[in-house]
Amino acid sequence: MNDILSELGWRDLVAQHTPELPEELAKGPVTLYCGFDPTAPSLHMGNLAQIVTMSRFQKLGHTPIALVGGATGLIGDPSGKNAERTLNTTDTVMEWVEGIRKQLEPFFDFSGSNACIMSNNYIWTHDMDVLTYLRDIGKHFSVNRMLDKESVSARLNGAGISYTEFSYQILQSLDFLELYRRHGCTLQIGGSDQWGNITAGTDLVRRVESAQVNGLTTPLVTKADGTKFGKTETGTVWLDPELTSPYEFYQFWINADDRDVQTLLRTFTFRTQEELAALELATAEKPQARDAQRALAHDVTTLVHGEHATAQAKAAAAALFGQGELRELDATTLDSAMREAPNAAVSLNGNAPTVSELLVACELVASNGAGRRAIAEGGVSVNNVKVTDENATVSIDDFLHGKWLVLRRGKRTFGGISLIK
RNA sequence: GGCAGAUUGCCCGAGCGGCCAAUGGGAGCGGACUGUAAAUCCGUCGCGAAAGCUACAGUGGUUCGAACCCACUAUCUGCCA
Repeated sequence: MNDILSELGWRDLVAQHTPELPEELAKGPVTLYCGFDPTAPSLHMGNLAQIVTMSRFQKLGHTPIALVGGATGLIGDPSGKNAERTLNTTDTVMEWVEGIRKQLEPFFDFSGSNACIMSNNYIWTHDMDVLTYLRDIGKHFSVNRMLDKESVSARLNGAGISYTEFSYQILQSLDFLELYRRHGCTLQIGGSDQWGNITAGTDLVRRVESAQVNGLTTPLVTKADGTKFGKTETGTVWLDPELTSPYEFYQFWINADDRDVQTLLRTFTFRTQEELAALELATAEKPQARDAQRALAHDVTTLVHGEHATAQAKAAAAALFGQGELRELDATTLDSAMREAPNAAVSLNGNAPTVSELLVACELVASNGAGRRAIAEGGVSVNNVKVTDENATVSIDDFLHGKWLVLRRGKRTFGGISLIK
């Protein structure tokens, strides 16, 4: 049962792999890598799937290399893009590299015989001269084969592709070669959109080093309703708590569709097959309890943000979604819950603001008129008490712990108003 | 390059001189129902408490009065070269 392929197999996490991979893994632990390009200030859900996959390898004794793409991030991967990317400045990319490196660290074990290795492909590319690149690396690539890659051919039939992005697969292949030489890395993993880039790398290592190295891709996570995984109405769900708060992050998982929850559990958690079967049964028997979603949200939020932040997110959710218990909530929990929500600060200098004005202040509605309308529709509550009067105002006594006013619009949209003394 | 037509609110799309803040559909939002779901039904959907204000590509004009008529500009689409 400590066989990584059977582990990934039952979790449905293998899209494709090189035919020689099972044989290689049968010989014992390997060193593998996955690249993370700094295309944004933070990692996101797509990256998390790969991080978790790498972590599964490490837990079973393999050595992971987390490669930050300082160089490839400057070039831009054409995979899955139907138009040329806008190049980010070097300064921006370097800043993101650092942030992403820090973000990756907590997921891996840096001790023991199979300690995780952090690397950056900027190291072996930034001072490579053009002639070396063309003679030593470029010579091994057939343009005919490069054109056949899905990521390139899709663009040739569409918006076109620059020489810069066309060269991306060469850089990624070079990474595999360098990691093979430096660390004996013999496996690259990635999302299924990376298959072309990965096989380009295994080809290069075979030509240059006469060595068989392997690739494995995981399926793209898709959702039953057809919308893109990892996005909410407000945008991408990031791993950085500054960009996506732990509360929002927790809510993202809690709101998973019943139809998707098993896939997500298999992909993003370390729960066993037996545990997942039990949760599947629970979903079927009493879907309203949403035990599977709770387990998912708990596990993934803990993995990414830690125990403490998870407890806070849960407490906040329980308080906000619970009925009428807000006054019993302690100040610390309330405080953190409210910081998660859109909030605004007001001062009560004698004038009592109306509820609709406060709704506008924390951007729960677009205009005062919309706020009054929302109240008239019976969709607004203050501290979990429904507001019935369009002209209702609040007073100092309404602020919980003398500090926060909890506004709710509809069933699950919250906002906070803090009091400036 | 020449001729013809189009441009309406988040999207599609009616309106073609006063009764137009502008029919209808979709999306969104709220309510009922529910599981912080799906489906369904109901309501709502420019700003303003209101008077009123701002809007129908832009600018200017005709008119007591324009989304609607005219001119020019911009963009898009057909047809001819």
